[in-house]
Amino acid sequence: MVSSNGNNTSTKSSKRKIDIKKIEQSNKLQVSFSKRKLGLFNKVTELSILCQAKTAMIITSPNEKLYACGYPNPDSVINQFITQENNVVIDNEKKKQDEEIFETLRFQYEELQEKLKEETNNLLKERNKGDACSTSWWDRSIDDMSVESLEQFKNSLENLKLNIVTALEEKRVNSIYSTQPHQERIKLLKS
Amino acid sequence: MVSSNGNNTSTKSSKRKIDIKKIEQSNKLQVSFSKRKLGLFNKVTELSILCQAKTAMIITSPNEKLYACGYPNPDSVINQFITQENNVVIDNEKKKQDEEIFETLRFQYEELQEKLKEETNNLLKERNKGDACSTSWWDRSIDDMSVESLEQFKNSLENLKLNIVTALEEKRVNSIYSTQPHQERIKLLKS
DNA sequence: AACTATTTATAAGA
DNA sequence: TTCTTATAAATAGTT
Repeated sequence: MVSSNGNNTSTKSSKRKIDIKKIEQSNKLQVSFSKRKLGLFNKVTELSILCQAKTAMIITSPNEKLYACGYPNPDSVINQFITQENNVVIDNEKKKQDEEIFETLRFQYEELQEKLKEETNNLLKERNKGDACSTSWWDRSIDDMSVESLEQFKNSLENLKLNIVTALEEKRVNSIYSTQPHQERIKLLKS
Repeated sequence: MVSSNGNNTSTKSSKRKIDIKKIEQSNKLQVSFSKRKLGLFNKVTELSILCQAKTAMIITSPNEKLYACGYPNPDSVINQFITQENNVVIDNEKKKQDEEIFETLRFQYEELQEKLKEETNNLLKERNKGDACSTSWWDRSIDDMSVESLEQFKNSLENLKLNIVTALEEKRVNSIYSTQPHQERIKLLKS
């Protein structure tokens, strides 16, 4: 279902299999998002009809737009969820995904932090020497970034970190029946 | 993509294609439900990671159990949904919703409130008389609730009402409904 | 719970 | 964006 591409060892990857990790190209992401959102909405509707199950699904797009879908409508189940939240089973059949989520988030966080460090250094050098700028993956967005907005960015990063920690701690709480491989990783994150 | 089984014309139907309509056999239904629920949770998680999309999915089982799944957790997106419902694109069947949703939720709220009243009265009676307690749908959770925490609960309920009313009134005015994704399927299902 | 024949979803390309 | 197509993934029925 979700599996590694095998790119790590093979010289050429299979043509149409992707790794489940953040898609970086914006247009590709947009297309994937639309296709998969539609696929999901269809699947949810099928489940609802086949099993007479009330359902609700909410998705935020990359542009922060909210999409919702539900049977017979999103609100009824959501309302049920809100008023009976203590009876909800947070699904813990999917440990593999949990692991992947965690790894992805941590990787992204560390990657971002690394780049923040580099870019901050670059920016400071440039200021001191008045030199030509170096190039990097985010030059486009940094061109008119002040040190102040860098600071802002750093704060966002901190928030991201907080979110990760929070999410994982909640997961730890919700996965009552699973063993806790997250434990030591959370420590890692907190450091 | 989704097409009729073709049973109507061919002498033998394809072996593993099903019509999307209520499954009547209980055991079959249970199996399908579990498989598809897991499949959906996996797909939702994939979408979340690939597109950095926050998601929430809630499903009621045939046994009225609630299952939820979300990234980074179900609650964050649900909150967003409730507070920004006017921006939501409902990607589903459309017409009946507006007034009907509102009425449903309002009814549910009033029902809850009614039960709250009854239970408060019961509790007070019991305190005064030292009588045996009556039974109700929430006895389990009320057993060790003081009148004070009941009061708190009532306030929560008031907030819930406010949220529901506000959200739905906004929705009634502003909702956008997209047409047409699963046209073919939905026709089938409705028959 | 595992298998497998099929159907369905979808990534890439046009 | 929409369509086509090759391929991967999900799953209905079976063991």
